Amino acid sequence: MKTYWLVAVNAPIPQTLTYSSELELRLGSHVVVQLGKSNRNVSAVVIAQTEKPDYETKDILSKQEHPDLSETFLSWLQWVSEYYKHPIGQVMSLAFPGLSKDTKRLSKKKSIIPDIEKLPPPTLSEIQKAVVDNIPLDSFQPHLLFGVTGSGKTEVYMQCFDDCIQQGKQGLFLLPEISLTPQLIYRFAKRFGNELAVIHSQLTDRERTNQWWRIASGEAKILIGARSALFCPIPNLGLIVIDEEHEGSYKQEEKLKYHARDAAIVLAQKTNIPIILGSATPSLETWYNATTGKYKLHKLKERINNVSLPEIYILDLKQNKTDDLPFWMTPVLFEKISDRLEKGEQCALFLNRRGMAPSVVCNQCGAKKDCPNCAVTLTLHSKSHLHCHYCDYHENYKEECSECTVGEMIPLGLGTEKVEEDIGRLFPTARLARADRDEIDKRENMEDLIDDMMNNKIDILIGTQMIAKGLDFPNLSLVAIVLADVGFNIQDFRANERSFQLITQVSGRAGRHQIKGEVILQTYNVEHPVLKFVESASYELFAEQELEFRRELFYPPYSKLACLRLQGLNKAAVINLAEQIRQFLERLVASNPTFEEVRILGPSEAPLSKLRGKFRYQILLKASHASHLSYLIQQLQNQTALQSPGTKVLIDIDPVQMG
DNA sequence: AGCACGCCGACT
DNA sequence: GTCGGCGTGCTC
Repeated sequence: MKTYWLVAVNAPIPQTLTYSSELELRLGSHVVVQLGKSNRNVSAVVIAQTEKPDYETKDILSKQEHPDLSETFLSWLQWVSEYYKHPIGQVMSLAFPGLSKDTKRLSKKKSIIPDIEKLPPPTLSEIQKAVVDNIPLDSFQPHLLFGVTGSGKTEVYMQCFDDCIQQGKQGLFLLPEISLTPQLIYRFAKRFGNELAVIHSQLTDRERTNQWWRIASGEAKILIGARSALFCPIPNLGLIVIDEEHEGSYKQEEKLKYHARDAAIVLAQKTNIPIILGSATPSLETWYNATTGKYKLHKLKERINNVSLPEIYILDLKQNKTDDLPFWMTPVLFEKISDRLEKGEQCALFLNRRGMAPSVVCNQCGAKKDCPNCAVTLTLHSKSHLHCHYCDYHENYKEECSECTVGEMIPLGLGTEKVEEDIGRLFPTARLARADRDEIDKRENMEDLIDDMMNNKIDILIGTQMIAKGLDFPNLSLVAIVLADVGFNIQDFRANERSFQLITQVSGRAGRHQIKGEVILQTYNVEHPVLKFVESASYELFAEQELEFRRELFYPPYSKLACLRLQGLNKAAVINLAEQIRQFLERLVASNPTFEEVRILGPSEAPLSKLRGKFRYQILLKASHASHLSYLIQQLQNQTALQSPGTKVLIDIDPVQMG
């Protein structure tokens, strides 16, 4: 008996296609079909049964070995596709591993999960216990666990997962890739043993496939992973935890531009289970929901073991100049570093910019060195070559100016390499290490560096983003934010929020144990609005003020955003298409009073107006409801006339990186 | 995304 | 003439 099915094929096709079959199929079955005129086999997911259509159909070739997706999960995948405007078959394909099931050959490589004895759970504090008791596992509810670093959030998560397993269910624990360290996995392995599965980007296809089966078969109970783990079908999901929920890396910036936190909340809702968001510096969207009662708010106010928060000193780089110190070092910082070296304690210098200097300028004619492919200046590295940080362009550095041939190209500004060089001169006996993408290219390098810090083989650590998060060194008592202004200058409505979060995170590295921690923050802009909140470590006051700005300017959480990004080699064609799209949207908005509140901003040059040779423009849409944006963009996508060869239109719903 | 189809320029 | 360049459009 032939049956007919709507099938989502793994190809960039917006609709489903109809295939026929004699096989026994169900909704959510993973199958293989032929697509197009040649013998091209692609995987696909069965979404619905249908009537025999009035055109010829092809037969489904075979059913794959994977268990059928549940109706709940299938419906969530469809939501993801519709909400983020991504082809349904490509979304569905993310739910399955790339390889076929292991042929029971035991791998010689060491296993992903450390093979260690389970330890009994630690005793929770009264406050922690109260939080666990206030997170019932029986129905949908988002919870915000708001607590400073070191306040014991992880113990709360683990207890909730434990309770979840006791009820015979499984759990999902998402973290930003960067926090998914071997130490963290080890901690979970001590609690959950081989009931743990792990999925992150460092795994090989084989390893990822094996972990997928352990969860999909129900053998493993807890899946811990980076954002992509959200697409792993968990048959008996009972709890989701999103740690560091404010992290921008939960948003995927290419292909399917989904936000793992937001999509996870929808999954929890459809599955009717609780979801816990954890952060010391919640995103303002989450904070707004927690303070208006949509999410339940749980506060963990104090650090455990009576460890106090570090003291923060804000220093003005304009006023604290000395001729014998580099421009970026105040005498106070010099004193504090000397003091730590004497005491045998460690320092970390944080600067969110790598290289020797972010640009070079001719001292005669003022010419700069720009990347030929991107709208950015080239960064000087090792005083020998100029690099573009956005494409792979590089050239040798010559002191002589290529424009006027008389001037000299002078390095301008500051990067981690320069900091390392200056520190080496000022403290010749100190043992230095630098942690940035030029120095640490592999995971092993980072692990070695962590070991060296732990074993006190490093006195001064200099680094970027890389050292801002998750690290915990008992002997680190001084953290310096060398130039807080990097980040203040970004023109983006979330710039303040990100600065506050980053400074708080970096500060949190200091004095996490017995030694009292101190933080030196240097800036040319001591009046900057976020600094007074940073100084008093008062997230709640910061959030209150920042939310007021957001309300006045109709930005999230008071509005929803979508960004249409246009790029192509022909600048005029890009501008032309952008203008046509704007006019189309304007007419559409004007045609219906429902869209009265919709704002169309631009087209304007993207913050990175040229990238890899492509000119970039963007249109920003603001609306009071996501559904309004969804409708407008759907109409735009249906307009086949609004296309231009060589110009791509990328749709970003709830954009995080406005570039 | 692939892959075929088709409509032009360069070449044996 | 015909080989092949890649712009255009479809996939049940």
